[in-house]
Amino acid sequence: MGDKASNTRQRIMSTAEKIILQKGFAGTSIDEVIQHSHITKGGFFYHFKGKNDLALGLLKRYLDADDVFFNELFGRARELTEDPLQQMLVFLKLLAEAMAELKVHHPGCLVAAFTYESQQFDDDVIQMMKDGTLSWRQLFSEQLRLVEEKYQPRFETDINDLADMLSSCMEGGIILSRILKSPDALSKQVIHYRNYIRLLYGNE
Amino acid sequence: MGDKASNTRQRIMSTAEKIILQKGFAGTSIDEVIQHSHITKGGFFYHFKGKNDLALGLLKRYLDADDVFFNELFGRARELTEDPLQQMLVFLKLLAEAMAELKVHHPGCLVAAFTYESQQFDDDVIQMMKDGTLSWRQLFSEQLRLVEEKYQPRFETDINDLADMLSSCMEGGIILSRILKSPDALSKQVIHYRNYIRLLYGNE
DNA sequence: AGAAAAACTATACTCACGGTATAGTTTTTA
DNA sequence: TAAAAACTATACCGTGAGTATAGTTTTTCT
Repeated sequence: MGDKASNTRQRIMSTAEKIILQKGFAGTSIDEVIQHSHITKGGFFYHFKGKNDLALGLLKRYLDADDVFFNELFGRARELTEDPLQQMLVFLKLLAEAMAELKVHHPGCLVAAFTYESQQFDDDVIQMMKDGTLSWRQLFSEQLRLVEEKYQPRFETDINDLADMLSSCMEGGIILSRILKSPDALSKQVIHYRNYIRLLYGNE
Repeated sequence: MGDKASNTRQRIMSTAEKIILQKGFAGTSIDEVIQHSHITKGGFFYHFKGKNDLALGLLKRYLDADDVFFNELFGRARELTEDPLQQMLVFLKLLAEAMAELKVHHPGCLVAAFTYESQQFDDDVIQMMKDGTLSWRQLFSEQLRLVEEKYQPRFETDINDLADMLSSCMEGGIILSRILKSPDALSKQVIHYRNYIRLLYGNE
């Protein structure tokens, strides 16, 4: 695929993602997407087999970008400190800061958006949502496992559930920030999660 | 409105809610709702002005039921203990138990479902979503304020954000439990929130 | 430079859905 | 038992989603 095609494809996806996060997947018409992408219907179907294929492409792109983003933050955290607990806390602080920098509220999470329309999608989309969620769990729990090698938790804790809690807080925080139109709701949730980690493993 | 009409209205709403939580609002057609409600299109429009009116009715019913549910749990918690912190912890334990009793995953939260389709709705629906979310905050933060009168938090804490965190954990927990098809994910998130409260205010 | 492949445009068609309207029928209530 | 409430049955319209196909421009490769 050449540069031009790739650019067009990206443009279509960016447009579609914005609209979908506001109107839902079923509520977003292909007509609307192509109008705002300055392309014709034929052009759209050159790039995507149909709406489900678009969903698949969007989801893949979203999860890949998310993966890069989280790994970057973890990378910076590991540069800054050697202690696994401090790494986790630095990571969470950086995450909270990044979320606070969004001047408007977070645009939304595609996985969450699709969850409440799951019956619209083929199995491959559903599977990718599941895989993406599990990869978040994997990423966070890896670090938490390192923490547990060195620190004793104040309560007996399932690492996977604790890793999932960060996803929960973010998904919930995004929803709250959108409903309440308060851009800082999300970063405050991350900070609370961070405080929980501090209390659970720290010796303060 | 007589009993029969009320029953029919409730039947339509229950059917609609189930479908909407699976397919999204835009993805749910009135035709499908009336088929599964054993009613005709005329009958539907006798009860609801249109689709937005249905959304409004669903949301109101959902929020009212939620309010009753939470207040019941708080009531029981206050019967069982006098200490505000213990009341909060008992409440959260009862909440976690109730969520664990769902043999399948939680059917879903209408507010969250509508959030990712918010541009589909009239202002009255959006306003009701906001009011509902704020009433949850109100309910939880009231109890947390009582806790703070007696106990010192380990970190400086904004009560409203901490109250919102329970909503976040539940919204996020519902999403996770649906994606991962693991019914117990939600109750585990509530338990983690409870542990956070224990660590934050308890003297253990 | 020119052919082949890629990246599109233009157009048209079908079907489902939301919403409306109207006339008639059954059930409940006063 | 009459009026009001709660429906059924049917038909219609405009919009738009999704699909298909044939033709045209642009890029790429040799």
